[in-house]
Amino acid sequence: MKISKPVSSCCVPLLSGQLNHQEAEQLAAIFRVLGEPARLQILSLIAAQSTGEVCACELTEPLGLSQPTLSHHLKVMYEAGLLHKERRGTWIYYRLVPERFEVLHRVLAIPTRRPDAVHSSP
Amino acid sequence: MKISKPVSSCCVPLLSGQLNHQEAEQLAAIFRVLGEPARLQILSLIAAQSTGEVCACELTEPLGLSQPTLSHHLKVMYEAGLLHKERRGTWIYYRLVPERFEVLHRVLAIPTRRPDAVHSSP
DNA sequence: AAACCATATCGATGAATGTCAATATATAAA
DNA sequence: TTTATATATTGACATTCATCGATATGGTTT
Repeated sequence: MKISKPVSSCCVPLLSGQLNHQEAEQLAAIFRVLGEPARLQILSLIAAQSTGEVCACELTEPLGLSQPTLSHHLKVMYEAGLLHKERRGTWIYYRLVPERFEVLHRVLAIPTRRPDAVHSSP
Repeated sequence: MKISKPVSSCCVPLLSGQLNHQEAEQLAAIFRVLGEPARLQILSLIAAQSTGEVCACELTEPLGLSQPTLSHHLKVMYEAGLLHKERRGTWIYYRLVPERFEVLHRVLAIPTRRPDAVHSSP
């Protein structure tokens, strides 16, 4: 999974303006990361922890995937900036990067009403 | 692009609860649709119109894609429920389906603070 | 009817990528 | 150092899918 540079931190205008090639590619790259059931399950599993984090070793069993596959998905999300990673001894703990989801949340916000420029005709 | 059944209309808990297999697959299917630069550009192009809609014939030039490819992308988004389609004579006009983006917007909302269940230890 | 345009479908091709077995690396403990 | 466990990487394979040329379908006009 090819990960391009992070989307600019504020207000990429998916639903409120035009995207150029580069912006579209960056945004699409993040959505592609989310376009995998296993990864969404990992994310929701992390979010469901009261500690806000999860050890990689706790994932393979509930998801029914091999260890290499899990490792792969975690890497993809880490490189996409969606996950934070912290090693403690032999184990590695992952948590969400809220700012990253904030961006996506904003991107999908539908503008209440577009400032309709004097009803200009095409 | 395989499109599964639409995500339940309210509050799929990506970031606030656990997703089961089916929910994850449905959500991932939508994100997969958004994981394509050309499709994001189409969406933002529609959103940028003061009329809120765009004719399919207006897309091929600004995006630099062939007509069959454009038609393909529109179909994918239409079948994912992201676009509404209306024929007027020879032309077909597309507009966003706001409810659909509302769902995604909510899905990516980060819970302000999870009700921390009495700090139970694992 | 025919001619013309917009859109959709078909078929083929190449690229991206999810998956796992095997193996490597890293850390901790004995 | 050796052993054990957790995580990462490699290599191979199968599947998905974006893309386009060719062609079909649908609507409009003459």
